[in-house]
Amino acid sequence: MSTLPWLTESSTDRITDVRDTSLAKLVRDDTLALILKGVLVPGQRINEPDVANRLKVSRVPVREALRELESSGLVVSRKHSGVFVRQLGETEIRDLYQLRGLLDGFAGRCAAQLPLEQRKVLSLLLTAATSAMLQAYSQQDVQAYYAENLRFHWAIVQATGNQQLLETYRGIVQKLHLSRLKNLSQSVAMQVSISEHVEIVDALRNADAQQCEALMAQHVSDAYQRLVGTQQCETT
Amino acid sequence: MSTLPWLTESSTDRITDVRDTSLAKLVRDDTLALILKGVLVPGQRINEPDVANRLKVSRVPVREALRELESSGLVVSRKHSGVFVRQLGETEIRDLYQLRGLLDGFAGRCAAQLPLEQRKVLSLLLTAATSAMLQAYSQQDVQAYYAENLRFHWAIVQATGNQQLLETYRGIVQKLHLSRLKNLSQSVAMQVSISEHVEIVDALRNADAQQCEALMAQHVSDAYQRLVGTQQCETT
DNA sequence: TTATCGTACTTCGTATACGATATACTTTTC
DNA sequence: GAAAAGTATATCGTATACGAAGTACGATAA
Repeated sequence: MSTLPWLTESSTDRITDVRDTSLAKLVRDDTLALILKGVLVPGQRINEPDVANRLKVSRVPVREALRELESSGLVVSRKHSGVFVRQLGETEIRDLYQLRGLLDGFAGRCAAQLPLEQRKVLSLLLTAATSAMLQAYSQQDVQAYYAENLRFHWAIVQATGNQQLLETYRGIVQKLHLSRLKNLSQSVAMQVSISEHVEIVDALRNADAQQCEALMAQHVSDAYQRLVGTQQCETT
Repeated sequence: MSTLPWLTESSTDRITDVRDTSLAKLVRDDTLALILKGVLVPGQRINEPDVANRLKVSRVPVREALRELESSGLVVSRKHSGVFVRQLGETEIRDLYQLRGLLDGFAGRCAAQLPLEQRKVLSLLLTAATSAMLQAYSQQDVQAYYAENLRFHWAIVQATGNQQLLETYRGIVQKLHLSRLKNLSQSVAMQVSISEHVEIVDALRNADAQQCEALMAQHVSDAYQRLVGTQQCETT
């Protein structure tokens, strides 16, 4: 049940290099998956020899993998103390949401400016994701809801064709994911979010770039407002 | 003469941890500096034992450093072949410029919305940078020109107070720097760029957020247009 | 000239060892 | 009994050595 395949960079790794990929990258992907799945929670220590033993590799690839994750901002490492899954402060979350809103808005604008054919394909994808969200909502399946929501946004960003944007977006969503595991579901908010999605798809269909950008940005901003509204005192 | 101190993450490293920093980070910063200074040119192979010998460290920290740089997108590593300084394709450059324009625009908007006091301080910084650019232009000092130009943009992004934005911006500028070393100076363009800077500062002084955002975005877009205009056939 | 082969070099991964340091635990002292 | 000091252990950081695997390049043969 590996949900959220978009977040793991290995989705780009084709079937090509199975034996061509380094152990460090395998360790990185494995650990990344553990973090994103919530097996390793923020603040938790990741100990080097454990990972090495579990994956039957030596310490060197593990260290390389952890350095890479550190560079991605998903773990922090204190010297002689170990690496820990990063826990975001409230200002970091605010900054990340702000950035995400900017990128989502930009992606929405670009998507709305695409030729009709691509917009059609995209809107099909988006409506599918939206209805899947609705279904997940009715079943109170938060995991599925979140996954489909991510698919929605991911599809839009991907549609821009800007690979650098996609990479940046991935990094941001990954980091935000760290804090999302704690504050689960606000079922009330789901309906709002879904209706906003519908509006976005409408703007996309109408090729209204300005509107689409504004809606996307507002959508993310709303999500952030809901987030900070529900958990005023979470500063551990 | 370590120009461009903003690009090296160690600028944030205070005097705090002098002995607390790992060798891997030292190697990373050193290699990063070599790349940014152009000592290591795109496409060039980085020899692992060479670096280790030069810095008098073992291979392990070197490998960790290189993996980190790879994660940052500044080098690529082919298994059993080595790591190479990344060379950007034209689409990557286009994408990066597009992203940079977005971020610069956003930063401009945010900066224009700052309280008067901060805007005053910022505009002082910016005018100083601009006049330094003008001086560098008159002396045909491309290095200084570029450094001051970077300082200009960096100051605006920094003024937003969004650390995540700053990190993202750094990554983009670092990558763009890879391609900038080749296509040096178009002295004609400098004047245009400087006058655009003046306009931006004006908009900032007037707290015209919309205008400031538009000017910043256009400024970056112009720079890209100038870039692709001068080197139509650069696909090696 | 072209294709194939073989050698040398480099990287990758592993194993091992040792010093440094932070954390935890124990002991001492007030 | 509580706080401070000292010790112990675990883990990290680094160095070194060795074998495996792959690449690059030149030599050889057709």
